[in-house]
Amino acid sequence: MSNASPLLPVLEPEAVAPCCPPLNERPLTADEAERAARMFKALGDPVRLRLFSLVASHEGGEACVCDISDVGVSQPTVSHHLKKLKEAGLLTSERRGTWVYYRVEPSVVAAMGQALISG
Amino acid sequence: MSNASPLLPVLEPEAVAPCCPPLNERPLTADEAERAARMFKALGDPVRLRLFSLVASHEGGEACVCDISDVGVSQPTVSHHLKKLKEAGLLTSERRGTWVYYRVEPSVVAAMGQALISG
DNA sequence: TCCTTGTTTCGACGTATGTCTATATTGACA
DNA sequence: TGTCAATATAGACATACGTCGAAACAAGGA
Repeated sequence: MSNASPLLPVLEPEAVAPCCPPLNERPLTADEAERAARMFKALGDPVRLRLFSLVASHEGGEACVCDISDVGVSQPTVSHHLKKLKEAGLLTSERRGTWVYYRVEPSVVAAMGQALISG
Repeated sequence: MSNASPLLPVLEPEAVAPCCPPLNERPLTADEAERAARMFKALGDPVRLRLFSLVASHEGGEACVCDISDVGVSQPTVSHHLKKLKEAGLLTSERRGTWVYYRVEPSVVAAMGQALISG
């Protein structure tokens, strides 16, 4: 991560197009595909998709890890998947005291949806 | 698959919701997640995403395998990925003479998009 | 300070996946 | 029928991935 000065905010390409252009607009470049595939891949696991849906549908738009249970895998595995979703830019996390809360990144998710809807 | 009589058409859940309910409506069940994740997973590979985008953006909404080149992998690998996209319900294929044409399944793709947009 | 609870990291293991080359299949056309 | 071009399948291989139990880390309370 570069030490960006707050005095010179730079709009990075990722910020403008968190996902990709509409998939039916033109063939994706290799780079675009690489970046977008990372996001789709994150939702491409049943457990992760359940976790994501669980957070997205939880009241307040966020869920504590402690709210999550009964997805059928061990707690370390839950943590591992949450990390993956975070790395993909779909979730953010924040520690508040003892608990860690996850919430969805609406703009990124919406961009993924747009890429498909237009397609 | 049950031998459904054409006289008694049954609307199967899959037909109604090719993908899944909006991800923020309620936590997905294990079955829903399993089915939906299969679709997202199909788009979770850079090469497959490029292939999909290539077909989706091609004129007439369809592309011959012969139109596909320069995705950086061998011809058998292209064929393998197209098969995966087909198995996921995102593409259909039809042989016309020597060539095989692939086209996107709009309803399925739109349903995936909706699941995200509402989310 | 020590304990307890919540969460993440580590290391290992089996399976799934993407890729290739070689081969088979399909259809058009001499 | 035989040959050629387009596509698919088979088999092999390396790597990625999901999972677990054990251990580490973080934060609050006795």
